[in-house]
Amino acid sequence: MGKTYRIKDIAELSGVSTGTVDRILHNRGKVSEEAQKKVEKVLKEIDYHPNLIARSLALKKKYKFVTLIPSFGQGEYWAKLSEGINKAEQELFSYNIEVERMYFNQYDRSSFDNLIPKIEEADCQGVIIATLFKESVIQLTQQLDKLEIPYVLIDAFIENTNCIAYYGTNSYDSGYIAGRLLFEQIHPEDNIAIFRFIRKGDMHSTQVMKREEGFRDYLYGHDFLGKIYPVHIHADESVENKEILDSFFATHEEIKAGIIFNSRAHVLGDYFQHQDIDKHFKLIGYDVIESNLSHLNNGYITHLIAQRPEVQGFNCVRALFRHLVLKEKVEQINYMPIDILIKENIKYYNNYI
Amino acid sequence: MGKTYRIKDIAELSGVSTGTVDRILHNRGKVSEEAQKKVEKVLKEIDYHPNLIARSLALKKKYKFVTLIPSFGQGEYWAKLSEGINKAEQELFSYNIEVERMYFNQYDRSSFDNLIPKIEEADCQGVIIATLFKESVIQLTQQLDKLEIPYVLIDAFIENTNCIAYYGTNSYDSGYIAGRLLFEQIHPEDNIAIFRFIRKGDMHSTQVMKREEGFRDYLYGHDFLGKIYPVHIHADESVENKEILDSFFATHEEIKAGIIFNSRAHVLGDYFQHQDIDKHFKLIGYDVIESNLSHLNNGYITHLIAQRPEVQGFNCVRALFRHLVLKEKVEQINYMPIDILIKENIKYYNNYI
DNA sequence: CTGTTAGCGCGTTCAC
DNA sequence: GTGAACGCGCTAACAG
Repeated sequence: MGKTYRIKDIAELSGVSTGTVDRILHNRGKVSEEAQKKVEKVLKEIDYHPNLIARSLALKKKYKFVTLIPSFGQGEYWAKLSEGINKAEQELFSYNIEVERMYFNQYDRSSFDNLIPKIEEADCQGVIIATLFKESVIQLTQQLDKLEIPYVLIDAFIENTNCIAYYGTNSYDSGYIAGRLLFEQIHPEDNIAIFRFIRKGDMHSTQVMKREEGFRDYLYGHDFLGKIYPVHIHADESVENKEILDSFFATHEEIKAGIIFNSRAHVLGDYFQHQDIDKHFKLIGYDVIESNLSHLNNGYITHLIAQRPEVQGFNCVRALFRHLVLKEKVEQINYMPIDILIKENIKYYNNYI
Repeated sequence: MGKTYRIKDIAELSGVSTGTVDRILHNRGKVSEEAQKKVEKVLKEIDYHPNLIARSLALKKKYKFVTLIPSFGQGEYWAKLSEGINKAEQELFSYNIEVERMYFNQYDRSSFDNLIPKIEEADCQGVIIATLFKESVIQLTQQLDKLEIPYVLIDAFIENTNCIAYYGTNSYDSGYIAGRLLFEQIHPEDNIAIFRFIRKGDMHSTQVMKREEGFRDYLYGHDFLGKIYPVHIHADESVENKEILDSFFATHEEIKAGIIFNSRAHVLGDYFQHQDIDKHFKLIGYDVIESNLSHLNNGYITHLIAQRPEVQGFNCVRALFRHLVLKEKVEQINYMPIDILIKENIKYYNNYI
């Protein structure tokens, strides 16, 4: 019944040696037709599953994966994702898998481009790429295709690549959901503010743009009668921001709902808290990062939309592992769940892997 | 640097044999104080991580885990959980881990009790127990304690057991969250129906009771001014249910919000769909099971609250694995995230493990 | 108390 | 084209 067959058993059953069985299993040729047939017959009968533990011990092969993600500060989005990578690395330690981390500046494309040649030098078996800079990523993937190094994409999906797997959320839909969550909290004729963070040299990330698109589509598809006011905020200069926000709210006292399509909702939360503005402002943000958390708890943020970054990081490494070591087929496109977090369920959002 | 030490290296470094090192690593005694000290010194210096692959290969130990969960039909809650167990079993196959499944009738305590003696016979190394029948579970766990067989609890936490791990949600809080989700959709003075499913011989599950408690606490803590009407429905007899619901809605036309604290919200969905009742009734239910899904999509259910059953099943098996094979310390109490599902995010809720 | 050694299942020489 | 033999790192039995 539950008998597991060893390669030795197969050899005995088919009257050849273990070496021959091995050659057939991995079709490295140099086998007589006769032996081939005998072994194949046995294989079909017994449903052979190799012992992966033994295999990996025997192979003694080192795997090196390289990750290309933005550098991060403590508690930030990419830090969460990195934790998932750490966890996977730890778990796969005994399989001789090592992860080399390369970081780029998420606001500076050239910092990404500079890393590209380093990947070739790294002599690795797999790469994990955060797809912030689409054109650069395409260039890199073409290079990897040539080198026959498998890669996994994370963040936004890019078509026409041969990535073995992609992990991320559907940005449009996550914006659409944000639309519903905000619209439920206001009256149809209320106005809404979209706070956009601008950095010098920053093209708007496609993810943020797609989210906004989904958000607007929800509203205009559901008898929203108000107006949407974009407010442009500098990502770095907090002093200037205060002025911008002060003047915006001075002229738009009626606005009591807003949204931010990246993880910086806490900037608004900080502002409201400082201004001692009452908590009737409805603010929706993205990503469960430390600085957003307290504002969700104290009420300055009503909803956070999240995408299990640790799970994503974990799965990226696992995808390479499964592809290379276990030789399993990995699902290519993996949209992560879009999680809705409120004050009441946030404390359980540990994203247990 | 990245050098990994073998047990043989430790032996050389400390001037003893591998046997001695092994005895110290697993403290099976019979080691001189001198050797002990020398080896311990080296161990501290090198931060030794055993190669688990090699260990498990050498041990060649068979592990048998027994699961005690309710029997289920396709697409039901326990089916999802079972999928997670399958997945874990598959993944741990090479570690010689085998899972034996025992099923009981979730509405018949004696069917659970009958299984208890079978567990001893099974000669297993670990047990996973769905805690539907508290008293019976306590009895079982005491027996397992005597036999020194580790066990994992799932569903509801039971205090005063020595379980190595528990996976489940905080029922009270998940009811509390349901309270918020429903209350946001109605006016403070609106009335609410709680549909309770009754089975012959069925004591209300503690989970369902706790959820209702949390639900009520939310409402009464947030200036809810309406009334709550419990409606008792038979779990099996659909004909009779129609009458009950007909008469209830005939006398309570004003009620346009309701909740069901187990996974049977689809029963109400079916009823509404049949009656061609307009979709302004706000209904909240639990668990992403197939029959609830369509009603979430067609609007008869507005929210589902879910708890990642596949992840739970997966983690239960992994907990035993980590405890027994990896000898890792496993977190004892693991509250799962409380997920909020709406029409717009349900399609991504695949609970990727 | 200690060191040596034979496996665990698989991959890979290296003679035949 | 084939098979015997060794080694991956670790465990445990056994001889000293």
